[in-house]
Amino acid sequence: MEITMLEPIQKKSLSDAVFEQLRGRIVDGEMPPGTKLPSERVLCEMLQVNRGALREALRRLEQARLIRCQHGGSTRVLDYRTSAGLDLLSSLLFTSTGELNIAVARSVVEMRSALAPDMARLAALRGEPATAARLDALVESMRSCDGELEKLQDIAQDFWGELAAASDNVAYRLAYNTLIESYRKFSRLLTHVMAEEYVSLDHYADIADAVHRGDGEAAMQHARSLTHRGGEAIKGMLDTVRIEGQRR
Amino acid sequence: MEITMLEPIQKKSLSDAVFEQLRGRIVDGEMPPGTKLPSERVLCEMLQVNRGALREALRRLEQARLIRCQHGGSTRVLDYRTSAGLDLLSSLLFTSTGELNIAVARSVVEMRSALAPDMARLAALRGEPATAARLDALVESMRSCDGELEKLQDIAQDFWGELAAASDNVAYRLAYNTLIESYRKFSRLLTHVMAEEYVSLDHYADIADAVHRGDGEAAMQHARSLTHRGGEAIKGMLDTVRIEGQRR
DNA sequence: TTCCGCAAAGTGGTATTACCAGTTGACCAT
DNA sequence: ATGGTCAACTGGTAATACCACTTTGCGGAA
Repeated sequence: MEITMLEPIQKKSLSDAVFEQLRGRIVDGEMPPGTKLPSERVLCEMLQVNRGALREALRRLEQARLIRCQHGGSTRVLDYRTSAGLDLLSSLLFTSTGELNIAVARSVVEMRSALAPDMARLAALRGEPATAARLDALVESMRSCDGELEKLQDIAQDFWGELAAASDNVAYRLAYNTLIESYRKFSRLLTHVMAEEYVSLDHYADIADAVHRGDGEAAMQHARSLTHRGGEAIKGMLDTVRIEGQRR
Repeated sequence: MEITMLEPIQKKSLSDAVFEQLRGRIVDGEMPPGTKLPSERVLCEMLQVNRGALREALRRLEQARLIRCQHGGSTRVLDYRTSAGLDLLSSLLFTSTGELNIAVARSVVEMRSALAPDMARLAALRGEPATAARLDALVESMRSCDGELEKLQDIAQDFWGELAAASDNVAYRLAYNTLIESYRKFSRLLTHVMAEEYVSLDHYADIADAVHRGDGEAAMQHARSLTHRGGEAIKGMLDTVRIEGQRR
């Protein structure tokens, strides 16, 4: 029997639950921008939690720029589209009913396609020899996967992570963290669709080779063709899902 | 006398102060990844604040993935390079001594150059006529600035914001919010350097025109040449600043 | 009537205290 | 070596009081 798939159970605190519920109401548009939240005392009563837990959640909502609190005044809902940061992305992926938000998933894929080529370019220009060696090792382990698409997916993500780290660009590294957090949530749905991208192992090898040579333009071009191919396949798939969803 | 430059004073709460101090210690490497924080009771004593304020700050640090708290266990510092999201970017811009972090600023500029062309492309493909009209209006007001570089800067930012909104890509919109928040903090230092980009108003007009025509490739190309030009100028400037800084 | 100023009510911010719940590690029995 | 127990941590929840600030609206002065 296989027991390696066991996952640690996730226990959420009260402030987590409050945060998630309020965040959901806001991003779902149930509480449009400008809405005045009830006072903290009233919210405590409604949510049946103590004020400390509620305030911890409010501070987090404020940091995510979903609300704005004013001492003595009222707490208002902001327009997350114009104020929130990229970190909010992963919480937009699924609707309140638990369905994948296709438009958001497409956004993630598009942004990956926009960033990856430049990450590869900078990695080639600034990466150290050890970087190229690690990329080679990853390509090698991809080659030894043969057929196990999920394994390939995981290694491919590590490959891009290595490029992000080697790009010596902290914005790319942080954006990669945010994107991959979202990407992981729906990438399994696309395992077969991505086959086209993952199977073209030579392209990964080409990128690694370009990093070896310090050839930024070549690394960028190979990364572009790689993400372009996979990106189009994914978007086609997402459109299919969307159409099927509408038929219900 | 000029009084338009007055800015509202920012009043920070206790939890804000605690959050900023701990965040600074972490990103400065003063508390490296894996460091075990003192217990909440001890931290309260050290910081001279009540536990509620401290815990509000800890929740925010946890959300930013700078620390991880465990009920009953200890609170540990994470490696923000591999766990934090893009929202952390703006707090990395300045060192604890208040100096601009050149590498971070360069990262911001590079990411803008990577995203802007695709934002323009998608805006052309998906934008509505009203979008192109607003872009035209912005170009018009840029033309009427003649010479006032700071005004040009502000309008240029609005121009990119309009493209981000029109791209119909929520990841781009959120990333734009995050990037612009960082960018504003040091863009004034580059007002003159950016002159080259801002003065080439025709390029902005070209983008607007491409959006009118729905020509994604043209919009992307014009955006690329625009950000490339400004980006190189900025990076040259930043290198200069860095060298001067080393001479001190 | 109109306007100003001030007090009351309501809001978020801070503080204290107590207790609940989960983790750790030492010790002991098996 | 293994597993259980217990004491001493840790973070999580709770209730309460008060402070600081904003808003409201009443009442008096112009």
